Order: sequence, then structure tokens, then C-alpha cells
Amino acid sequence: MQRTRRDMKEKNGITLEVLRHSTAHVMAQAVKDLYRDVKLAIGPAIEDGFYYDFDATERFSEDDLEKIEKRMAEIVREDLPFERQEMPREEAIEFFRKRGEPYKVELLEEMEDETVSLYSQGDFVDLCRGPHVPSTGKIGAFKLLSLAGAYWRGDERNKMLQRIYGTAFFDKKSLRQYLRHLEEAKKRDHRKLGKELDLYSISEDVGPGLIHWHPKGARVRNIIETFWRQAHYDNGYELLYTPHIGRSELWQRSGHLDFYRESMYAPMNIDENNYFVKPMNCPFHIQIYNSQLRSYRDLPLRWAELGTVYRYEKGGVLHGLLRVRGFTQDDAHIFCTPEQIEDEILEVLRFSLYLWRCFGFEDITAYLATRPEKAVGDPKRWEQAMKSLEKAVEAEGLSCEIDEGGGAFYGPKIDLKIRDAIGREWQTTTIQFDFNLPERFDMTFTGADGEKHRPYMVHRALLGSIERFFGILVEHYAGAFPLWLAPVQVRVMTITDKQKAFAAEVLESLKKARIRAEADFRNEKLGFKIREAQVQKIPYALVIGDREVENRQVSPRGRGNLTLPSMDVETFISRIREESQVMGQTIL
RNA sequence: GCCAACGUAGCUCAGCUGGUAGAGCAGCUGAUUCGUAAUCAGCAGGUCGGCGGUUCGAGUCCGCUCGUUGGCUCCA
Repeated sequence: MQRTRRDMKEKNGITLEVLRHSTAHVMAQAVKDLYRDVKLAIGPAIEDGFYYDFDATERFSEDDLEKIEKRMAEIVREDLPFERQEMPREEAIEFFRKRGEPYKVELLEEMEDETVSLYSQGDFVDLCRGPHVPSTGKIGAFKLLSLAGAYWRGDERNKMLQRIYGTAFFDKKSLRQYLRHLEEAKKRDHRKLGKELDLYSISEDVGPGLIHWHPKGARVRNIIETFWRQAHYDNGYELLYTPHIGRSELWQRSGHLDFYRESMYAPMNIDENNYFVKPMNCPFHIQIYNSQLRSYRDLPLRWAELGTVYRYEKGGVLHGLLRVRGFTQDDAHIFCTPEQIEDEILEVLRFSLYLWRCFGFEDITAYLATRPEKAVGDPKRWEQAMKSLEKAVEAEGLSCEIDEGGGAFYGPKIDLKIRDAIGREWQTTTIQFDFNLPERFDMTFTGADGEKHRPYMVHRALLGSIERFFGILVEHYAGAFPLWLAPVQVRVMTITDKQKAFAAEVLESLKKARIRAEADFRNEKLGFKIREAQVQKIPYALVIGDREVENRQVSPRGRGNLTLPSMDVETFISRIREESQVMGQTIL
């Protein structure tokens, strides 16, 4: 599916971007034709299509989209040429002022060019750099997709405009393919699957953005966390547990109350002191660091915690498991000496890539964010930190994009984005230097010279948060978890009541072998039981009929419709054992 | 937080312009014991998100509120 995007980028020298931008113009023309008092804002091509923002007295509805599409089709049929015209900027300002297009005037007033270009088709004129397709007839397959509010120039202090999203392709087939892709994404939606597979829920009575893990979801989470803990111990980390609340003085000192307060919940008063629920784990880890004198011989310290934090997120941004108010970070802090920093960063990056491979993600891109204008910390340290990040990315051969000045004020960082089974990118891993907190908490270690030195501090979350990661995992596998993660690995089913006794025996053997198995001994037809197991995406159905009882065997049927030959229970168990390994390990 | 839409049984959804709620699946009961994606029948299940208003009468109209969805903004 990603292929379509690349293959179809260009046709007859026209890029998809040009086609979409032209389609946006046609849509704007249609909207102007159909509604009065419509003022044009901007209408660019975007990743998967285009949009145009309008300021209109009329409120558009879903039905309007169809009407606009129809009018667009007419304009395409008319095959109006796109005509370019150049004009001195001052003249253009006058032109658009007369046409009652204040947004265009505002854009023009801020432009520095002497002359600007206008594009017109029919009686529609728009300020535009171009280029466009030669005529509206060249526009192929398009569809309007959705309606949304959008602030003028993306600033929430500005007026809210009406945005119409659409997409366009060179031909109908590609459009259909894209729409199918959207359907596929909908089918994989973790909110839908979360309900269907009984993984988690959000209760209105408890509050939005707060996750309840049901037995099956909790089972998967437990496997993830067990694996995660083991992997951390194996890779030189120690694990911590820290409190959920801390006094206001702590958050004052850390700077959170000054810089992060709007994301923190109101304090609770305990014995005349204000306590805040933690939005981050770092101050606590620092407390542990500072609980004794540290020598350079102790470093590096790598301390990890599955730390549950709470952050206030605006109501409109909450989204299933992907954007929540309470979540568990797979957090860690690395404290080390300047000499150790390069190795440490490389190790973190390697470890992260290893974890992603274990969970079935291979396509990963790095994003490096460098020093912003306003920053704290010694520039020399920034430079060393940047170098260690760059080196690590290079050593691992990752493709990398650089966000100049995009780092936080307290340190540079690498973020990783992983691509899922249907080509979508998710931001997950973040590895951040922190030059701020060690200062604020006066963290030190004693060097070989007997002097106090400031340690480097690196903050990292690899999976990001367990909630979000779980949501991504559900969508990546479309709910069909690989065997090692599947909440239920095997469902044992009888054909008639006659086989119950042997089936129960089989179930017992599986459970003894720590295989996650459950029974379906109901008085139902086999087809019915198979169907339910398939719908629940259970990796194996074990069918037990008279034949199996007689031979003391089981007949496994895999999720992908494959029926395996009958085998005895022990053979099946070792088969499951083998298949449920991750990187040579069995997680039980 | 902002714009828009939506909120009816556990789930998916129907209910025209206001006349006191309906289907399928799931659940329960019974029959059936049937070899790889749905056996049949019966029963039960809802203060129509919440509060207030208009009306003789509100699931249906209005206001407020909570929540969800799609975006925008935000994500030091």
C-alpha cells in the first residue's frame, strides 16, 4: 500500500501534489459557486490529499460535500484552462480587496515579492504560486472526505474557519485503493478491536482518558511488561519503583510548576502540604541518585521504571489508548560521565531497535532535534551530546531527519518513528538529554580527581507508554497478536459432549505447560465454535472429536485457516513452545 | 480549549413532519449431539447520556451539561 504512494507520484510530468492542489482550486470554485459570502483562506496539497479553508456564513454539513462534489465534476467536465497571470503585489492587494477576500489581502500584505502570481479557471481567481494542471479536465479521480474546524493560520486566537478535506488521484483505481486503505485502517482501529476482543474500556463514570485493562488486555500487558523487565535486566538496567505523588517543593525545584503546570492536576492538601500527582518520573529518580554520594566508579547508572503518570490533556485531543490522561511510561534515566556518553547513547539506540524487532517492527526512522534559540546548559555539552546522537544513528545505519532548533530547551534528542503493517508512522521512542535537572537538583559525582562533577542525564522511553504502545500493537497486528503475545493461545473445543472428559484432560496438560488455553465445551456445532475462535483471533483451535479421543490426539487448526494433521498433546505443546519464542526466548 | 457531527437494550443499528420504544447479534431456557467461519424455538432485556424548558403530550423541539467522533490548537 505504501507502494501506490510512490509509484503514482508522477504522471505525464504532473506530480500528485500539483494534481491535488489543482483539485483544491476546483473545490474552492465549486464552493464559491454554491454558497454566498464565502471567503477564501488557504488550500494546499497535503500528504494524502488536500484541503481548503473557508470563512463562510453558512455551516457546511456532510450533505454539502456531495453537492460540492457534483459541482466539481461539472467544472472538470467543462475543462476550463488554468491560467497564470502575474501582477505587482500592490495591484494584487487592491484586486483581492475589491473581490472581498480579506485573507488573501492579509497574505499578500506579508509577502515580500514585488510581483505575485494569480491562477484562474473560469471566473475563479486565486492567489497562488502554482503550478497547476493545464486545465480542469486533467483532474482525475477525487473525493471529498471530511469537514473540520481549523484556526486561521493555525493560531487558536484567530477565527475558526471551515476546512474541507479531500483527496485526488490520477485514476479511479488509485482512488479506490486509497479508500480501501482507509477502510482497512478503520477495521484495525484499536478502539473498535479493543471492544470486540474485550481488551480494555474507558468508563464515563471514572473519567475520560483513563484506561481500564480487561483480563485479555491485561494479559497482553503483563506479557509485554514481563518481557520488558527481563530485557532491561539483561541490558544492564536496574528497576525502580517510585511514589505517585510528591510535595509541591519538589515540583517547584524541578521546574515543572513553572513550565509544565498546565499539564498537571490540581494539588491535594495533606498535613498542610500540597502534593501533586506526578506527570513525570524524573524527579523521583533523581532523589534516589541524590540519596547518597556517587563516585565515577558507580557510573553509568541505568534506572528504569514502568512509571504511571497523569497529565491533563485537553478534552478534544483524547483518543482511545493513543492519547490519554493516565499512562505508564517505560521510562529510564541514565546518569553517566562525559566519557561514557557515546557508548551509552549507542547502547540505548541499539536496545530500542532490538525491542522494536521483537514486537515485529522493522521500518524505523530517526528524527534528531538540535539546540533551540533559548537553551540551558553548557554549549560544549550540547555539542558533545549532539555528536553522540549523530554517531549512534550513523552506527546503526538508520535513516534520519534533522529538526534544526527543534530540541527542548534542556537538551537535544532523538525520536524514533516506526512504520506499521499498513505503512503508518508512529512516534514512540524518545531519547533526550537533560542539562536542566542535574543543575536544579545539584547532582554530582566524585571524579578520579577527587572533585565534584556534574553527571550527564539522559531520559528515555522506548515503547513510549504502555497504553499507546498497546494501541499501536493492536492496529499493527489487526488484533491477531503473534503467539507469544496472544492473550489466549489455544481454544480447546469438543465436537459433542462425548469428548468432554478427554478434552478436559488436554486442557489440563496445556495449562500445566503454561500455555494460555481455554475451553469451549458448549453444546454447539463445530462450525460455530470455529467461527468464534476465528473472530476472536485465537491462534489455535484444538478440535477434539471421537477420532481424537480414540487416538488420544488433538487436531489443531491455525488462525489462517490451516488445518494441521492430528498429533498428540506433547507434540502440540512443544510446537507451541517453539512458535512462541521471541528472539530465542520463551516468555511465560 | 475551539469548530462540527453524534449519544436509543451488553454490541451494531432502525424509529417520517412531537402521540407514551423496535430489529439482528450477544444473554437466559429448552430442543438438537451435529467434524473446521453462524442449528432451531421460546424468554428476558431500555427512566432513549444527564439536568432543565416548551407542549395536553418529548427519544423526537429548545437551552445547559457530560461523553464520543472527525479536525484545529496543544503534546516544556
